Amino acid sequence: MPLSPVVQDFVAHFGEMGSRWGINRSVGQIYALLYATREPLCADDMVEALKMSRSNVAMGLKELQGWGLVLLRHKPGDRRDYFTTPEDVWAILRTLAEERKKREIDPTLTMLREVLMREPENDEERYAQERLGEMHALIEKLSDWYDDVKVMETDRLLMLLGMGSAVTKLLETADRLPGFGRKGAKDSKVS
Amino acid sequence: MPLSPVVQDFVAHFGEMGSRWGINRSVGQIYALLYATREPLCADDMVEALKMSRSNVAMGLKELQGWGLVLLRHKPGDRRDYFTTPEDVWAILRTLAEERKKREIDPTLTMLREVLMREPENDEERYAQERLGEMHALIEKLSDWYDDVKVMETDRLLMLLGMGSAVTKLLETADRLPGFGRKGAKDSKVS
DNA sequence: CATAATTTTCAGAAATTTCTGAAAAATCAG
DNA sequence: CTGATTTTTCAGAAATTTCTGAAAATTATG
Repeated sequence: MPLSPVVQDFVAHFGEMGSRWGINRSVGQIYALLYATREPLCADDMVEALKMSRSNVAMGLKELQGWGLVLLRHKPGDRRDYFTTPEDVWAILRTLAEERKKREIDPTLTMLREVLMREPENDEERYAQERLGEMHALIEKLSDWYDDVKVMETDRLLMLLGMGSAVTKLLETADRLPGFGRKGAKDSKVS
Repeated sequence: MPLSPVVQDFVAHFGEMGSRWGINRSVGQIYALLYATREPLCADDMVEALKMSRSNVAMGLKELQGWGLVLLRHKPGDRRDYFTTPEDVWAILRTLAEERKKREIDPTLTMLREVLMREPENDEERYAQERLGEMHALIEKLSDWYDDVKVMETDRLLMLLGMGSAVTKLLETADRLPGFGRKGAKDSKVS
């Protein structure tokens, strides 16, 4: 049974974008299909719907499981594995963020820390370390912020996002309130 | 002249991470080298330092220019092009965010909008559209937030990041202040 | 335990991406 | 304009990634 046009196009798009997102076409397609389908699917369903080899589906599913992006389901009297995606899109976003941080950010933080420990041997190195130090500070700042945000409940996160620029004004005000603890902040210009 | 160990390792790391970040090794290495070097470099300097072909350097630079991540410089009496990276790491982050949004997010938003316009043909499509709608809402929310944040001056952005979880508490308070405009927010549970 | 159903693995085929050398194009100086 | 310098382009080589079919391993069933 062929896919409906909506799912078809969604799947195709995920396949095409896959490479930009650091996953491959098959993985993108599998995820999209599971995401847009109500019923859990077994590997053979995906083989049929996506016209790819059984082994490719298996590998794709393995990768998605590595990302924590699919859930395993079972039907009574059927020993095949069925798969879906988590329901809550915000939970999915968290998983994605966590995993990307782990893979794309943390190794660089570690590397920067290691290199910054060394004694500079000449002026060129001194400059390089200065520069890497700036990068390290930036990433760490974002990383700390992320650690704060990731433990927020979804409705609170939504609130935070919904505020947008209003936060700025609020911050300016808060900044002037005595005894409002803001860690490590020097006095900053207020336009 | 060989690279100092610090720069060497930094360059190597960027080369290796390149694929995870959606750029290739050469581009990663070129960027890292320019980032960590005080003096602007010309293509031949990079060929020598990175041991890659002249044409590969040219292509890499072209790509980095496409990302807006390198600056062109000139020395008096020398017609070669020299390159550096922008100084301000926060400015670099903005460029990166902007560009990634444009390449990795916007096309998907467009696609989702298009598909969501269609009249569902059956129940399967209805479910799919519901699901795509959730995804669309999420991405749009993040996108709107990003639009607010990207115009902040750096020190204000730093302030925002530095606040971290304190923002939550502030939000709870603000939420109770009458007449404090928070667009589109329903009453939300406060734990 | 034997057998059938299902999943996993993996060597190599296919496809894609990256990289190079050579040639063409552009830019500048005299 | 001419010739030297520098940058860009691009066809194909090299490397990497993705995908497949076949076989092995795992798991459940009677």
